Amino acid sequence: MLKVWPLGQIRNRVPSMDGQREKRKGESLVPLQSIPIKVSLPHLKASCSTCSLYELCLPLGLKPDDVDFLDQIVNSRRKYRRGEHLYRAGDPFHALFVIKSGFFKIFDLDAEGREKTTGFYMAGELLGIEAISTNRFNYNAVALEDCAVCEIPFCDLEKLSITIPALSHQFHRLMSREIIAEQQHILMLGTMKAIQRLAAFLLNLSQRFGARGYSPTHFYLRMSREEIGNYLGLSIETISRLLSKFQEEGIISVHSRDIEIKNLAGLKDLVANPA
Amino acid sequence: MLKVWPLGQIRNRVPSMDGQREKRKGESLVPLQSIPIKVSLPHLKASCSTCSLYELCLPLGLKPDDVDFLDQIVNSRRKYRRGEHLYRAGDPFHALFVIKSGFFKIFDLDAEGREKTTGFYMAGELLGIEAISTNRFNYNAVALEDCAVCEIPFCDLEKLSITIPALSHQFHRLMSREIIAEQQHILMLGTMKAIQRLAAFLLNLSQRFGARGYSPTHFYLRMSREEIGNYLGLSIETISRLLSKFQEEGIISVHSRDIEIKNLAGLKDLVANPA
DNA sequence: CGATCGGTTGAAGACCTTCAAAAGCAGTGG
DNA sequence: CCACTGCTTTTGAAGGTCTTCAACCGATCG
Repeated sequence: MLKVWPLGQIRNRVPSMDGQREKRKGESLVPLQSIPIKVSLPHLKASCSTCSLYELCLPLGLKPDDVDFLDQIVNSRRKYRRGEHLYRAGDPFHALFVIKSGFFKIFDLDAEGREKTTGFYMAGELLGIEAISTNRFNYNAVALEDCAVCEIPFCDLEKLSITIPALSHQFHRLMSREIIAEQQHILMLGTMKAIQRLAAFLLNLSQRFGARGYSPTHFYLRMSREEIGNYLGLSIETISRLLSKFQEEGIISVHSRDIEIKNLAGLKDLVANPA
Repeated sequence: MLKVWPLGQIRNRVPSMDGQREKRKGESLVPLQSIPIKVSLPHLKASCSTCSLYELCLPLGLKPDDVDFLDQIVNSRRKYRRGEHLYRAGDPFHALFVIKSGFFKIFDLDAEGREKTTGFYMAGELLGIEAISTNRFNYNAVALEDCAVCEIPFCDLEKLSITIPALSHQFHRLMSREIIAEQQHILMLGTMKAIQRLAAFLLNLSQRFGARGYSPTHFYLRMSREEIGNYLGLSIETISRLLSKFQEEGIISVHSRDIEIKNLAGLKDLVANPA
């Protein structure tokens, strides 16, 4: 039921973010700054070949020379501050985006202007593919913390794919991965009770943080309770109550948006047996 | 909130199926035989160039010569009888499938063996793309009526895409279209009440039948109440009750799996204002 | 300081599910 | 032709899950 990351572990593990999240009295609970991932040095030059997200991203399977060609079409200098839009529904589509660091949410706005969060995306994940068929973005993407993003002009990507079959193949794999993730979201919304959904959601985050070299048991939620509820098809109160319940049962420890999973097996068991 | 078909209408409209669905006393309510669509003659030879699904499918945007190349890799002779599996979860992935005629459901089996329907697919729709990233099918596909299917070996498609950029582009559009459809399913499951979901489901079928030249207001449900409920995240009883309610209100007329939409605007209004 | 925002907690109630029973329809065999 | 069986669908009643409404807390900010 969880988002699958069938790719291997990241080659160059980065330090766990745990140290950054020690709770200090009076600490401002503003979301983390974009967490530097290995190559995010101040004088950063676009370079897929040295990017630690290599195995989660488009260059996987490419020969070094081909990665250089990819580098030439990627504009990786874009930064977005918390709250900034990466794109809005209706914007013309020119480029795909890969998150280099940070956290985005994707949401729809209904006729009454209510937000409906359909996804959360983190480093190495591809944004905007749903716009290919319509030539416009269909949803909104907003940074939940300061983010660095690689922009990949889509027509360049298609052209380059012609000369680099491995790039084409990896792009197809990434789109396919997105479809699997969405089908699992559908299964979650269609079959699971509130307890299972929230447990599955935490496990999904855990796995994705783990796959990026961060602690899978101790992380900071970039999204509000409202956004979680929205994403899981539940009310904000239900999310709050369940987090409290999980804490009472000793499965997690919650301090505002700081989450520590104390009993990973117990959390997995909740998905299977909501009791 | 509905599945979008941003492509144009089918060029060669085919006769409405209404005539076939006149309710006669004692009529067997076995699902319709695969409905012949223009070129489905007995001595059918694989030919994308003469297929009426042209604009819904991979050949869209290709030059005639390129369509011929596509024809050469497509095996379009495959037939599936009602209840037959097109593929099963875990099967190795070699080819994508496009439905030529008929109706498939996609479902997952949970640990206890319960089915969970995640999608219904009809003519012109692409099946199996979620398997690209894992090299195995992740779900099961079963024919809900007798079906004809085009099989497209995936490595051939990737190879051909290199020489035909328009084919590559159209393939990307189809994958993107699938992602949009799934995001709309997510929105439906995450935000809508039972009434809205069923109304949206009927409207979605209506639109898809309409886009294929069939009557958008009078069609035959290929799936059971259980499969509908499963797909919409609702119980079979709720589906039954709501269909009865819609009929009482004069919005639709239901006879077993035969559905006539009497008030399309009313149905749309139910999605917006579940009342 | 008061206002606001995000989060927590309690109580009431809506919505949908589950349980249960019966009806409708199809297929089989006497 | 009818009785019997099995399956799907319908309908009613009871019950559970989750939402909504409301109050409150703590932190932040002008």
